[in-house]
Amino acid sequence: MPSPTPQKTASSRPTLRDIARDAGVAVTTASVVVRGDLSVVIRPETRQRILDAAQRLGYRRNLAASSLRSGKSNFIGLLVQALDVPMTLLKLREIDHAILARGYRALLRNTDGDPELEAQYLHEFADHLVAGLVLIQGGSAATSAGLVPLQERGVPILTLEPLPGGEVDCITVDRRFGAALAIRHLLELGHRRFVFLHGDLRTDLVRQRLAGYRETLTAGGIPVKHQLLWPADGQGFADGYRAASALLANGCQATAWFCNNDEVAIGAMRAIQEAGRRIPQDLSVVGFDDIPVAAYAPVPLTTIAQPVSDIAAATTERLFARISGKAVAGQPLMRRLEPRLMVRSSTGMAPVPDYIRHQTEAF
Amino acid sequence: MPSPTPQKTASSRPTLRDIARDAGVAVTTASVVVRGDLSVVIRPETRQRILDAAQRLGYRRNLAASSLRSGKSNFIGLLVQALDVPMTLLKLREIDHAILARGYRALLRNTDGDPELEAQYLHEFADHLVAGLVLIQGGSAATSAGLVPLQERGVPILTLEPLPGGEVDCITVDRRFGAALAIRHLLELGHRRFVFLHGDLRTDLVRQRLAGYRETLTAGGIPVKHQLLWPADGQGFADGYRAASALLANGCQATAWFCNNDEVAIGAMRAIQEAGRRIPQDLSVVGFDDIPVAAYAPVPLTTIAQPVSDIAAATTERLFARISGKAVAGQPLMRRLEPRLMVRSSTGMAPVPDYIRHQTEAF
DNA sequence: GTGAAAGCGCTAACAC
DNA sequence: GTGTTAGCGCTTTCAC
Repeated sequence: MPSPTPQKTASSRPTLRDIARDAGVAVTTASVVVRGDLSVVIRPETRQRILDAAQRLGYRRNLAASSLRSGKSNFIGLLVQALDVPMTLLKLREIDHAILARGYRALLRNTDGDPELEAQYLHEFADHLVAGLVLIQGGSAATSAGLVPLQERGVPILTLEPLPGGEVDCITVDRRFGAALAIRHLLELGHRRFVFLHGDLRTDLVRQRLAGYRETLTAGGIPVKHQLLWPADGQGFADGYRAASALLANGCQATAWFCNNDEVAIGAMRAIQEAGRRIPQDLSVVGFDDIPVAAYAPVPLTTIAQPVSDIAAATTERLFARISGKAVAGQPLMRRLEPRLMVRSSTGMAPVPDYIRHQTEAF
Repeated sequence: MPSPTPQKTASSRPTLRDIARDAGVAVTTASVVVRGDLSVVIRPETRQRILDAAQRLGYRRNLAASSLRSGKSNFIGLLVQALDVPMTLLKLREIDHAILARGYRALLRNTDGDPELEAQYLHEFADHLVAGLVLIQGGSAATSAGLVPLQERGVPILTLEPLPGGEVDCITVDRRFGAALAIRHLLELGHRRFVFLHGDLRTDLVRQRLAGYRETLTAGGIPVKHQLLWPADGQGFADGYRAASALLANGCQATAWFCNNDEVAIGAMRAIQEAGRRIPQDLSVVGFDDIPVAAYAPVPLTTIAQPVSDIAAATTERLFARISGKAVAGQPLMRRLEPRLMVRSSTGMAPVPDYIRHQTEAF
């Protein structure tokens, strides 16, 4: 196939130089336009000529060359410890959209809970010259050590769960307030005997909820012996099921169940129903998070809804402020956004205790 | 802080040259070792010296420079159309592990069903010099057009669902065989009246299942009028619920329900139970996929289990064979791996029809 | 606004 | 195995 124009072999892709030559401008100018650098003023007609040439020749920027020269990429690192957690997916999705809208791209890494892999991925984020990093599910003490190389490079880091020992901006949900919302709701329904199906008490996430649970109950005049605690091994449906089964087998008298998250609550509800108790006539259950299936559980679940959109918006806003150097921030940020109570069908009036019902029948 | 060694400003990270100098070898050798290139024989002690130097100086390969020079990256593009589908997450996870084990890294992109975004991402995969691409959820006719630039660059592409009009290797599940497994199971339980809660009949995925449904029923002597079809609008829990509710409201007599996937089946089971029918005493339900919640539905679901591990293994094996140039493949590959029947509690013996029960009572 | 020129760090080609 | 060299395509600096 003879080439009509005197070009060098058309085998490889066009470069910036080809565009510049075609548009009759300097490479510099072409670079500025192609990059969308608005700090340099370019005559609109010139800009258009360059864009046309790029379009016509099918130009695509060589990202490797760009990164090599500039020392930056348009990646935002996104680290998760388990991808199949519904709440994680919700946050991930919103953050991904926001990143995309700003012209950046997500680089997602899932450690599946492996600390060595986490350390490796953190190194690789630096290798990829990420412009920022978001820890979707927080991390451990080991995590914050792994962040140091990135911090030294000046990469803005944000976490969505408090990070032990990390000097890192954190935008999260106010779990203490959320627990208070849940408990207040149950108190208003007349409940007097409570149980909290909690998660790992060593984590800040769970302790926050515990604080809200305790203080709201105490303020509501509930004696501590009716503020039961019961552990769920993990955070999945099966864990809630097992924990609730064990709790019922122990003859628990609580009528108000507050669960660490929606998965546990849904698992617990199944155990409760299998034990022949009715929800919400005999027992009320409240979850935490408001994941999509919560509305679709066999009994639609009353829960504490995380403000996912607000969290994602605040996260990306802060992140890009730091990327563009606006927020230099002496002190790491800590914001706890308020969740909302979402009332569905799993909560109802406290059942009338037997001795009162007998009185009533006596009338 | 005075520097004891006569180096140039220690501000920036060490380069290959620094490593080579420190180890007393040529940059070439250092490059070979650092890259793990096994095609060049290096004396073990030399190799160790280089690795030690790299370790000591905290060397990290500059990926941008490497990609620019070599024209390749170690990225494998992974494209999904909806990230929050349980089956997608399962496959994604296994493939991610396999990619990692081979020294490559995933570059995940979620289009959320937006065709323009899909086209953009496909271009960007090329920009990132991906070594391969996996379409986790298949794609549309528009998708295959977007693949052309990648195909021209010789990037191996694999899809996990048949791609309309695409000349692309496909490794998927044999849905026709799966449907046959489900129906055979129901026939053996004595069922004579069937309904298939199907998805979009324009897709190959659904037509495969339909074929298996039809032919197995016909071979089993079931008249076509007892081979009902009923559409579910989508593929989620709510779609199954709505479809089943409507079906029951229409007075459907089928006792054997075959559902397009597990989400639809679980939604349908809820509608069935709300209508006062018992599973499996009155109705049997079979799903498709075997997602984690299937075992954990209110009635544990009998379903057709996709061989996820096999699919992921076959996918990566084929992909890396093509990357290393082993499989040049004239013809696109099409493999349909066999699913397995997973019997749980949602299927049981067909209920005895009233007229037979009356006869029995007469004895 | 333009044009020339340097060079980011690496890989690959080559002669030794 | 070594050492030299060229250059991937881009961004940036600087003089104009």
